[in-house]
Amino acid sequence: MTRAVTLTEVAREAGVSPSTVSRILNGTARVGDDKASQVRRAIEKLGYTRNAFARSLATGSSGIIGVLTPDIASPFYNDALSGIERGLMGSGYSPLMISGHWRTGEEEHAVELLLGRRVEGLILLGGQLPDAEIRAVAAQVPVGVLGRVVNLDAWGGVSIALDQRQSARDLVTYLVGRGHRVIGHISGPPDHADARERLAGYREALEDCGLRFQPSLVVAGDFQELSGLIGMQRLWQRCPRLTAVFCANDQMAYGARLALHRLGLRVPEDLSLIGFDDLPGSAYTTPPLSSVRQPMAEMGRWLARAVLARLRGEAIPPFTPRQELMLRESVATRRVGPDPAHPPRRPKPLP
Amino acid sequence: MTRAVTLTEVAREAGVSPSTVSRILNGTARVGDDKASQVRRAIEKLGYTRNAFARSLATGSSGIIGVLTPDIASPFYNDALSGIERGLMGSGYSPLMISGHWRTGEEEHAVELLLGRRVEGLILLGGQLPDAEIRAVAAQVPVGVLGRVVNLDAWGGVSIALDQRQSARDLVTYLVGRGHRVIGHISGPPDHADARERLAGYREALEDCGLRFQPSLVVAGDFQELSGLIGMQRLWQRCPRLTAVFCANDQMAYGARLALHRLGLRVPEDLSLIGFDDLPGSAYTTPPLSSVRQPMAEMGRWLARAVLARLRGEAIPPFTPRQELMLRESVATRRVGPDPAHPPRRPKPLP
DNA sequence: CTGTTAGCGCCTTCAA
DNA sequence: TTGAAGGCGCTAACAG
Repeated sequence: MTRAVTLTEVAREAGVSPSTVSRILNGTARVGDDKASQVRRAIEKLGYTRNAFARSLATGSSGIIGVLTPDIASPFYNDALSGIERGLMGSGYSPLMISGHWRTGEEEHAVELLLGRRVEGLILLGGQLPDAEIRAVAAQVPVGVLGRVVNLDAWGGVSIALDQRQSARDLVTYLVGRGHRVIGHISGPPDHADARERLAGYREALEDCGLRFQPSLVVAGDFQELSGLIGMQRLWQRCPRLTAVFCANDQMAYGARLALHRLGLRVPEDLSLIGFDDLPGSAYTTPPLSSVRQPMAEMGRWLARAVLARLRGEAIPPFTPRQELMLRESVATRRVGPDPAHPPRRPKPLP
Repeated sequence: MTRAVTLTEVAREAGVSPSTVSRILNGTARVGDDKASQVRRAIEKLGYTRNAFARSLATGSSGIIGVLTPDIASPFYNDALSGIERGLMGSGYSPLMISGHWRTGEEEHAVELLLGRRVEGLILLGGQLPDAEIRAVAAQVPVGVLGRVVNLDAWGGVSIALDQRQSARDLVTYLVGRGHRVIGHISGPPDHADARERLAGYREALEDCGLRFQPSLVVAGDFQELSGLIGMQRLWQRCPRLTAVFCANDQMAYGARLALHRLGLRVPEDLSLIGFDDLPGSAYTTPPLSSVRQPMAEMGRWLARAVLARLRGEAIPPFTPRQELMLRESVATRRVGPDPAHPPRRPKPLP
């Protein structure tokens, strides 16, 4: 409401020059104890807080790392956000987060805004921005990308992503190893890169194991719970011989699980279910859901550190994110008799 | 990497004065079409973005609303964050979010930082800051508080909170109405105001209905899933006559639900379960969880609007948040025979 | 150790 | 319609 107190006012109150106050605030130089305490008293009395803008303008550095997230309320990306927060903690930099709401236009706008605020680094979580635009930004500030492979080497950027396809293969191979032969898939939206990778992994795993890929066993969802529920209903209707379903993410697996509950089918006795992402809640569904964990928090934390390292010209710390199969209780073992027509090929052992 | 382009450089490139460029950027005055297009071309060519700091410094306004959240990754507060985001959208203000991690010290530090960034308004989600400190801040910028009652009238602040106690009463009264007589409670941490309110509501509802409050039927959790699981085990061990349990939040209800699954008890046939908060996932648990919905997103949105209104000296829009009992499938009706010793008093009808 | 001086990039009078 | 000049609050040489 009232105009904020300025450094100059503090200086006047303390009877010293502005530079002295500045020096005390920044510890830039030794200052006499008497003046120092006078200044401190003045600051206290006036309730002074440094104006970060003026400071940034003068020093030429904002102390801000921009973070573009698709959705501030997405359970999936949130872990990455806390990781970033932790990675930045104590560095003197603070994150400025904006959501792009999965829309390219909004994302571009957000990047513009971030650049206008002179962020010194930029972290992108997933997102729809074309690689070319990301590279253009990387030419201006250090960029870190999570969940997407973008070649930024020539621009000094980093990108970190897990092999979605491989994880999907591992998951499906695991199902086959447990004796499942008719495995459905509820996929994500076909225009989503991760969704396509996970579908491809599903398909490859089946073929590796000598099973036929059947398009009718795949229904597309949108990564939300409801679509999992509907997808499961459709799948069951189409093919009651189904013994397992691989959902492209945990949220859809939750929906599928409810559909089964409604159908009076037990998990895993009647049908095995498996998800992807390992959301925090997945350890507490009934039964606890098997899934593959993407270490989002660790990745976010590392990415923040990597961007900081770039900023300070240090070497980027090494890091190999590991996906982890979280095998819980949503998958049952099926005894599978020998089938002369399709002798089950031995699935590859899990790594 | 390279120093950013400045307005002056654009002016030189376009062969006009800086003020002209500024005017075009802001639409502050009519400018000749020829110059305008020249400037536009120069901006394009140089890849110019306005320096928000310099701008803020000159205009004296930052265009930022600070948001202090206990946890950037909390499913509960996240909805409020998206609401705030939506409320601010198109206003020219953007949110700057910081987490306090439930620690008073961090919260104070965050507020300091926010004030240093000259936020023009401040939104507090819950939090531990003492009322006095909030009022001190409110003296400087418009403040909005969500999920906590703080008297800010004299300072021009707003606070919005739901009556946790009443909702808890409604919930428990509902259980009694469905025939439950032995109702347990897994409470939140005793030092958390909401947790205390919900516990008080539980107690009052029991007493209103002529049931005795039994401390042994209450176990304290910490609002996390695991504590719900452990709490449920303990409760069942202590008192197998239990027919319903009221969990102080949904996350603990998830844990409790898993504990019951492990114990081989069915929900709701063997034991009814009810939560609080209505997280997005609660509609998809098995069975779907009855809970009370706090319209966090709407509240966040309104709060953002209210702070904006204050900022512009407009009237604050009216809003009455309504909690809503989300009655789903986790509660069963018990037939209850007449009990001569304790004739069941008729519970108050729900509003 | 401390004060003086000159910007940082932009906006906003005031003249022209 | 346009340009010149001054200042927003702070920092960083440069002299003492």
